[in-house]
Amino acid sequence: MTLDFGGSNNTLIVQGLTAFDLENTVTCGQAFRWRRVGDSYHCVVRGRLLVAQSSNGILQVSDYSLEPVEVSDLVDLVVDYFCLQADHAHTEAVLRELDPVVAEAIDFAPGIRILAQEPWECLISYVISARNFIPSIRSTVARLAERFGERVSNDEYEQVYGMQWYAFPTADSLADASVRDIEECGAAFRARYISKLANLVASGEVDLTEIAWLPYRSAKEKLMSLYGVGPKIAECVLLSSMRKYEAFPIDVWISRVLRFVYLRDPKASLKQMEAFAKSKFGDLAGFAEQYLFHWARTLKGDYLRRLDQATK
DNA sequence: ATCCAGGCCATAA
DNA sequence: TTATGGCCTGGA
Repeated sequence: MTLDFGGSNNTLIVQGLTAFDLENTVTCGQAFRWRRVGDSYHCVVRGRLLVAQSSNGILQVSDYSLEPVEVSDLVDLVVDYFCLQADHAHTEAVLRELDPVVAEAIDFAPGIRILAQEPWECLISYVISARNFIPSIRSTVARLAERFGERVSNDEYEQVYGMQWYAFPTADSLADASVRDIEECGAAFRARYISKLANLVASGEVDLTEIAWLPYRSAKEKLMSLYGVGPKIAECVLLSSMRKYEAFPIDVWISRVLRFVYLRDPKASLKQMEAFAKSKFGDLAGFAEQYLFHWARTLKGDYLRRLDQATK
């Protein structure tokens, strides 16, 4: 696959993309900060404010950060974050071949890339996701950023769009915050988890970059040893920020898909579901999960929820 | 209104 | 090792 890079100043244009859908990728639920503005999507990615739009295999990204960007850095950031160098068309083809249900999910919303998010932001965002729902998660992340993050939007952006953006707060800044402060951003009972994690990371006792280097199994154990991080959140962090594509987060939606569509056993255990996913999808489990999750929640939501109700 | 959600932790068997 | 109850709060 060959990509063409063009653009100037603060703007990058990538051409020749296949199996890439910006909208599906940023709205499928893997990231919590992307915001639609007109026909573009805005987000702070690794401390830089990006405005992205895409159609017909072309992706255009502009940087509106306070600190001006070098075009070569923008290229690196965009390629790495969106995983543009991956042969995702091949991944989709293999998955379609592997299983008809996943094939249906891919047809429903193709071109979902697994974003390479920052481990720290990813960890805290998913801790917030526990026993919560997406609009609230988004709101809490935004409030934490506004209160504890550094401002990143430049004057041009603020004049054009009439709003400001703040970076996701560092571990240091959240370690300085009180549990009460974090609660007030809407984190509620998860605030003590966040506070503890912030202190561990800020002190260097826990190094997420180091964990990311570990192989899947030991990285998962390490993450699960953290207070407030169970199997589901660990898998999410491994998949969304540590490039462990064999990870398969089992949340309520995936659980419904596995129990009612695949296993046809309403009370299949977590272990059974994990074993099934591993044997069925192997190294591509994370990609399958992403497609199935989005499909289950948006297209099959009512149906699956009803089935779940009926078996309780 | 009031009900409950992208889990996790603490107990109990 | 597996099964329950409780948790805060803002959106639906």
